[in-house]
Amino acid sequence: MARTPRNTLSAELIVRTALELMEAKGTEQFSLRGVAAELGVGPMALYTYFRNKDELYDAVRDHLMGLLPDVPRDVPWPDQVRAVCGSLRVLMLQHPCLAQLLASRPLAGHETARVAEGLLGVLRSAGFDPETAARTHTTLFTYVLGAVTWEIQMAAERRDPEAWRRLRTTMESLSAREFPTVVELAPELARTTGGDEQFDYGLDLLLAGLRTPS
Amino acid sequence: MARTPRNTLSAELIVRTALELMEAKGTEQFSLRGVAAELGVGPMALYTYFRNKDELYDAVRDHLMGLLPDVPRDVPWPDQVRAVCGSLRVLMLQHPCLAQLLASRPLAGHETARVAEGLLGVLRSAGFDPETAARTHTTLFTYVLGAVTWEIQMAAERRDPEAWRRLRTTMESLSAREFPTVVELAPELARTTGGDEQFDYGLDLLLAGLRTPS
DNA sequence: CGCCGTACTATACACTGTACGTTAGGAGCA
DNA sequence: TGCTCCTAACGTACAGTGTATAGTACGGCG
Repeated sequence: MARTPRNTLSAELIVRTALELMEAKGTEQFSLRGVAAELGVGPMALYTYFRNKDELYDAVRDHLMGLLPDVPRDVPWPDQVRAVCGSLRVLMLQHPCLAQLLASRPLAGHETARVAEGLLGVLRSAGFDPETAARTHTTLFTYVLGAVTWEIQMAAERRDPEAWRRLRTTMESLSAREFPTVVELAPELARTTGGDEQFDYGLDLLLAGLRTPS
Repeated sequence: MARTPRNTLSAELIVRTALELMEAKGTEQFSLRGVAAELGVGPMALYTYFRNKDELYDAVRDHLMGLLPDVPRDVPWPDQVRAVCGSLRVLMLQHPCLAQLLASRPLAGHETARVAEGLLGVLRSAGFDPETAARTHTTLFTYVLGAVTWEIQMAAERRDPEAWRRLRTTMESLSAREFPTVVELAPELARTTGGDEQFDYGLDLLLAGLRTPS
């Protein structure tokens, strides 16, 4: 009979389903039981492929990192850096769960190493010494992580009418005497939060600080 | 009798207890029921002061932001920026839960506004126009958020022997043919992850990109 | 005194991750 | 063909979560 058919599951299928659910219902609402139900399977079936929830998270993160394109060749190295950081940002915006996965688990896995290899290769080829290349790699990565995390956060806030209204009213309740600059710059702060321009502004600051060695 | 004494609770007491538990047992293990138990009170008692868990998170975040010192005066503005970012970093390292609180909830609240006022004031006084000041503020904030989030993450990884061993072995299992640069720079990557130097390196890159207007 | 609002309790529900023990399908071999 | 073993998936169970709902007792007010 068709009950308990073997080999209907696989690590890849579980990862894809998990990713779907994370994007559909948000990382907070995501649960192993939800994945199992979606697959028409008992909750414990997943433990054949992953030792626990964190291991599934790792697999999802690495799967997402695998979607990043390779570094473009035949353009100046600053544009290569911009391409790497930009495509990571786009991927994080398309899959908001990636931001949380990157922030709460170490960088490990094959695809993650591939991405690091790309950026580190660019920096080494540009002439940076090993230590500077490593430092710059970490700086760029953490900048993207923070900037896009914040961007996602603010976008979510804007989407939720309740939260957005609350944010506006608390903003407006701030005393102009106590916080003159915040009140004065409120429009700019609201306008410049998120978006390509804000991201590029910070990235260009970093690149402007970098000088090609000798 | 002493049962059900009134007014033993207060929002402030709950926030302080919540903060203690978050630091003692980690943000993941933190629970409302744990706070209630610590206070010797039923779980629902907290709902008199906070509508839900997220509101308590907000209160804890604002409480922590209140610990930040004011911006030092009578030093050049780049040093003022360094001071603001540096003390935010120190606070996040002392209270790791702050990183997660900042990453997952909007900036709202009195103390949070105070901090924003400080940094924005520095930038405006330095002569930046409103839009540039706002963009720079966001850039600096998100850099600190990403950099310290990553620093905390890696420090936690190092502390957990199991995770650290796993990270090292997966690192070593990477093919030197497929990922030559990662393998070559592994020592530098391990050494430059976290620490004052790494943080200052990125912050100085940003400051170097900033030019005092006119 | 009597009343009421407020601070707290008790109970309950739906849900989580996962430890443990069981069962059944297919592969390999006699 | 029949037997055995391995393992994928199952079912049950447990300790824990946030919070909705309803109830209770205290303190201050008329």
